[in-house]
Amino acid sequence: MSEQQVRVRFAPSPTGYLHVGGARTALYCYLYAKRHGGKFILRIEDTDLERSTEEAMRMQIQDLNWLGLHWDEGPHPETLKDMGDYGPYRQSQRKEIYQKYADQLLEQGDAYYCFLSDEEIEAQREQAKKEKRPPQVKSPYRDWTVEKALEFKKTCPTPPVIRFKVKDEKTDYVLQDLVRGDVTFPSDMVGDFVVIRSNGMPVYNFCCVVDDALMKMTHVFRGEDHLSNTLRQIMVYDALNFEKPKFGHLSMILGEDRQKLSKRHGATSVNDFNEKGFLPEAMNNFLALLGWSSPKAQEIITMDELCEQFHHDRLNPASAVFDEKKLTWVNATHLRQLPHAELWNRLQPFFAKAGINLSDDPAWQNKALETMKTSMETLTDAIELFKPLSNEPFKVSDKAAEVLSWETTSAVINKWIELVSAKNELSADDFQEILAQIKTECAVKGKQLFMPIRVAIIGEPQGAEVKLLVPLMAKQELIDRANQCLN
RNA sequence: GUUCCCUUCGUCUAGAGGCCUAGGACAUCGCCCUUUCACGGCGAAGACACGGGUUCGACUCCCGUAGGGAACGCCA
Repeated sequence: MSEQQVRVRFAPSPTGYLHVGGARTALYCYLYAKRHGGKFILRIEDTDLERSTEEAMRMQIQDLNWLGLHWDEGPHPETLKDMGDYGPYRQSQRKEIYQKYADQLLEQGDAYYCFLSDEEIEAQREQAKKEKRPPQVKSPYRDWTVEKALEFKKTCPTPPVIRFKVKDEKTDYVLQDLVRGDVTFPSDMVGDFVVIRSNGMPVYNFCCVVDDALMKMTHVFRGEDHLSNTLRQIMVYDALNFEKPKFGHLSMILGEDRQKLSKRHGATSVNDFNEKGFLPEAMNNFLALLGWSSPKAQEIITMDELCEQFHHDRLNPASAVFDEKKLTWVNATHLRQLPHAELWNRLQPFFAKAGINLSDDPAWQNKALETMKTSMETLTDAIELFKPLSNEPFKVSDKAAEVLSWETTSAVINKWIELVSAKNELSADDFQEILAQIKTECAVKGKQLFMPIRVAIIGEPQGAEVKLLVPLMAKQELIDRANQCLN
């Protein structure tokens, strides 16, 4: 109807790292905004004072940045200062705003002060459970006037909460979900729920509505676990006479055992994958395909293509299992497509961490990557691959012992040393020539020929193609290594 | 317990009543390339949860059943 600008937000609560489920939600929000020329907003839902930390917020911001999901409004990624016209963007800084709307609710008779203690509520729950009723709170303070409650508050030792008063008459609420179609909730599905805690902080279902309305969100994409919360939120929207955004509830991401993905499934945070040598473009690619499919049936897809093609009508309502094998393949494919100079840059932190020093000649780097990248799936794979080329002391691996014990091995290696010494420089062709010579002069072939040579070069019986590796190495280094194998 | 959601190869998915002998991708297996391993190429195997309708015709629509999941907090 209206030509209003699309505004989509990602609203994590800073209670830990950004996990892959959150990352996917953020990605979809981002893509939706980009696709429609809208704004992507980051809002921090830190109303849970106990669990929210500044550190976790920084971690999540960092992860979002790593993924390249840049927001138009929200805390500045460096300074954390608010950017945008609808701040503050941290809920902990919006207390007065929530209080104002809670007061409005109170005034309208849509909410009331409730003095029920934890024990009383617990008792009610027990009772409800016994009677097999939904465990909903029935507050005796429900019909008190605000004045009466305020008067009582003075004498009451524990501060009250503010509860939303769910209408008595039962009606059906229909949510037109972007992912699931029409979803009908009976209003008696929920009891009177808390909107403001006794410590004055608002509760998710309340501040989420106030913020989404005030921040002019047009679309809300979030996890399926929020689906049933939406009923409460709709009630708040209606009571406050706010315009509702369109909702889309995304499926869950599961582990291989089809349980909700959690820490016991291994790596689940975006940062874990960063550290394991996955590329952000691969992460986005894989995550996008978990619950969404490209209309062009692309499996390998760039961020730009994603922005172009993303549409909510291809979002899958069924939950999806996170398959790290496929992620690895996606990663390997992206990695091999990277320009070598860029790949080299991405590798630097991993080399540094592993203490590997390599030539800074770009031509050498390019040649080396050409050779190595077909055996790399993740950035960390480069560590083992490049070790033989670093200026670390040469070591013969245990796996190579068998090769060295072969009868013909020492003759082969001696011949190798002899022939290499006769050359100035070794090209791939020279290497092939030498190999052929050894083959005839030592009368060996196949494994007996190839593996000793490989061990003499990299100290391992298996690895990258040696004919490409050799040109990357200095002649004297080759000789030294071969000699070491003979001792 | 109540309410809501979900259900196509092992996994991610395509599929909007006849284009389906159910397509693709990952993984698996085989062959080719390769004097190793990868990369690459080719190929094989592998699924509509079940039962009823509706229809000339159902993977597609409806209703049940089963299984899975979520929510029912002063967590988000």
